[in-house]
Amino acid sequence: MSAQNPPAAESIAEKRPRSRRKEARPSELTAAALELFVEKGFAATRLDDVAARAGVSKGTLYLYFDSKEALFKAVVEEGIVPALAAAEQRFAEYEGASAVLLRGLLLGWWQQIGGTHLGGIPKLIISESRNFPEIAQFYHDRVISRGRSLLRAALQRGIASGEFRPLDVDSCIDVIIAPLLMLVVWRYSLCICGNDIDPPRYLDTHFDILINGLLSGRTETP
Amino acid sequence: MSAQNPPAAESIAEKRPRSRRKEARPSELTAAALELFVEKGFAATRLDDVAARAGVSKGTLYLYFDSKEALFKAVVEEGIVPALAAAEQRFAEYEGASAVLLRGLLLGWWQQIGGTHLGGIPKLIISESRNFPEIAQFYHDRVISRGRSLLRAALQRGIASGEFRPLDVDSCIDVIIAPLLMLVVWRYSLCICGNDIDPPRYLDTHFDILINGLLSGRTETP
Amino acid sequence: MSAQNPPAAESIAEKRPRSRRKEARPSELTAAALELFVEKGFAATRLDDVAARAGVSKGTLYLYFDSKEALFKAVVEEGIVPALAAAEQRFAEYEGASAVLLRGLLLGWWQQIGGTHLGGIPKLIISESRNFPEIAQFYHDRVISRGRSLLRAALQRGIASGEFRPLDVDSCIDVIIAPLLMLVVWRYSLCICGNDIDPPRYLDTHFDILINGLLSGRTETP
Amino acid sequence: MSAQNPPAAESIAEKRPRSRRKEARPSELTAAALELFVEKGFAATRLDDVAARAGVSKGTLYLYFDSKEALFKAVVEEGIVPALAAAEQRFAEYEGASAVLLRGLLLGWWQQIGGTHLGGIPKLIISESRNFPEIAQFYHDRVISRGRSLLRAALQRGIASGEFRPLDVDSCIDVIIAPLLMLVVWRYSLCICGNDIDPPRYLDTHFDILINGLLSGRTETP
DNA sequence: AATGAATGAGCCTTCATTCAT
DNA sequence: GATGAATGAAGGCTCATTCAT
Repeated sequence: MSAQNPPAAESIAEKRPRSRRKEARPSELTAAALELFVEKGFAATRLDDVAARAGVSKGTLYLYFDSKEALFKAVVEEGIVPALAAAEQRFAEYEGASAVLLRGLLLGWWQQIGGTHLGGIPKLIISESRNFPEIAQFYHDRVISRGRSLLRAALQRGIASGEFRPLDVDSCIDVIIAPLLMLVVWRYSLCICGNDIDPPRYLDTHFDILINGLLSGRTETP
Repeated sequence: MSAQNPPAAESIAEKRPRSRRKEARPSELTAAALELFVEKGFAATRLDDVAARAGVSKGTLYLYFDSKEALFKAVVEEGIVPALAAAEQRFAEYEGASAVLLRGLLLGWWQQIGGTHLGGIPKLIISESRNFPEIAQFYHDRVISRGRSLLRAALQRGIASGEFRPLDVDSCIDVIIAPLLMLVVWRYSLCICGNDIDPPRYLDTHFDILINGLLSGRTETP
Repeated sequence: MSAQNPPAAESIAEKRPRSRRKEARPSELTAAALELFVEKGFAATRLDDVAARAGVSKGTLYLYFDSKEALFKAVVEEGIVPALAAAEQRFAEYEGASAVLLRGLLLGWWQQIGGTHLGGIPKLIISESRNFPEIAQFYHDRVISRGRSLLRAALQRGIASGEFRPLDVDSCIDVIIAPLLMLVVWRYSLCICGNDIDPPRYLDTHFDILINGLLSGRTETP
Repeated sequence: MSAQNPPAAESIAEKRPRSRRKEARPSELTAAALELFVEKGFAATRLDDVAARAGVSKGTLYLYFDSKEALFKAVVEEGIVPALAAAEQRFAEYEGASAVLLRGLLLGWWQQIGGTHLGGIPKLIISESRNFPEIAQFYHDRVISRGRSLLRAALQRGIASGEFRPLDVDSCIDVIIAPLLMLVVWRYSLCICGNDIDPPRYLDTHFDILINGLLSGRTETP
């Protein structure tokens, strides 16, 4: 209080636990929730555990989120959507070969989402969508359809320029995405049994086959 | 039981079905459980419903399976292994171009497993493996590694003959499998939100890109 | 089992606790529920307490009733409806003066319902209907409208025969019922503060004023 | 506060409302609480809502009332007693026929209390008295017994003058009050299920039967 | 072997109450 | 005096599991 007893820095920090917390709370909670959702899935995650991991009481969760489902949506919104928006940004500004663009988009996804702990979310959605259709719908509308649009644009760009063969674009999208999704699915499910995938190598192979398979007739693969 | 005590007619009548039942019970139960697990996932499947669908009482389930988890294991064990064995059989007997062989294997998987109700099992494994590591391990050992061996053999065959480019075989396997797995994953999860995939077209595109990407450079895709 | 060891009657009774219970359970549960609903109201009655009073676990309640509300409906159905049906029966068979009929109906209600522990139900409905509209609706449809029909018939009978003055029948019904309802309301609410009502005397006064007020003008009340 | 320390202009401006608020607060809070208690009952009324309707924070409620129950008591105390005092006043000043007096008292009650939003209070007391015996007692002592005294005086006046038949006065009181109470009870409970009562007509019928039933034998009703 | 009544731990959600600011 | 973030004790309901019949 006085100059004689200057509180330590941390003490100051602790002096305003409430007001300081107030702003940080929601993201503290979603962070805890993300960990547990990824770890156990939606249904198996207990709000008690989320609260405990965030260091608050169970009731506090309900000050910030109306329900378990709302909490989950917030996790997605906060974790995935910004990364997607950034990708859209990069796409819009890109100029150059479509093959490089495509590779960049996919690699970017891996670096921003798939390869981080956020990768657990797509896996989670896949696992739980059957029992929580509303969540699936939410994710579809907010993430999947936007992501597909991005890829569609990239493919059409390449086909229009004659760089890619004129394939069925919509099927292509799914085929392109699949190995990426499988990678996170793998990392959050069967990886447990020791059969590791080496992501860089796996991605290289995917891009190799993919680009090779997309490019208009030509000599050798690069 | 003996000639001395001939059971009443009705008793005889009931005796056959009952003893037949007795042996058939476990698979009647796992069949019912498969349907429900595929439909709702592990956690959301109620044993009441399994019992009801199998036409027995809930208690009866516990005469055959120690727990819900044990039932789940039995479902996996019983459902998928026989289908895989059949695929191996078909492979062993094949002679011809590797590209055609590969295409045949993948298409066969779709026709025998992925496209049937058995397709729910891989999805199930993926969804629940986190909470049931033992099952994941089991599935890996019994199904995945065997399936990969099959593909590895096919790829090596093509590379050895010069038909395919000399790619990293193990990564290739995963990349090849991924779109197929995603197909069943999709069919049992996000399909709910209306974004349909047209399997034949999707598979065509996959094969197109894949074979094109695998083949040693020249001319057009077959 | 044998003549040598004749089990005591109670012992026999206890020998089949489950099968015996099976049939008796629902009414054991509604009996316990009635007591508590009357004692504490609908919202304040905890299912734990109902179960405890019935000597079963909380889960058992849900074997017989889908929800708290369903339990309550069962209480009404079992407690009130039969008494009402009996009253309708008596009415149909009655021949004689309408004043006597009316008095009989009202007195019968008191003896069968209002004056018994079932009297708590109308009080309950009144207290809770605001917050549980579905319950109110149920009670209205099943009990109130039937009761009013009965009274309407009795009044019209008296008016038709010239015994009663030609009053507005529907308003009459409410006015006639009101003192009876107030009696139970009183008995289950303010009576607590010691201000007793003497039901027989109260009812006599009510009937006195009522019949006097209904009869076509002449001499003295019967 | 003093001329020595003239507060800044804005401070003055805020000072009035604040000090005025300070005194008005309790009744602002009870007013908000009355509305909600009447609307939803005691248990279903959330203090958040009371605070919100009063335009204060939830914590503020606890500055003025120790608990939800204390708030409830204050609501009753403040709402009903003044209205009763007014009724006593009107009675004391009346001179004329007892039948007219009685009719006037009852009609006055309807116009001053029953038909206004204060009518919710008797309903509230009835509904909650079981769970709040203390309030029931309070209401009985402060309201009911005073109201009964008023009616007792009016009836005795009529009997003494030979206008009314010599009935049991105490029972009469209850019988007379009952339809009025039921009217408010109805308006705040079962009215929900669509069975409307037309108060004027209902009251007319009540008075008709009542006065007819009370008057000493003779020809027709007045 | 088969039944199904019974259990009780557990989960999501609500809300009166407290207290640091 | 006023705030509102935080709490924690319930309560309704579910469901895997048990066990007497």
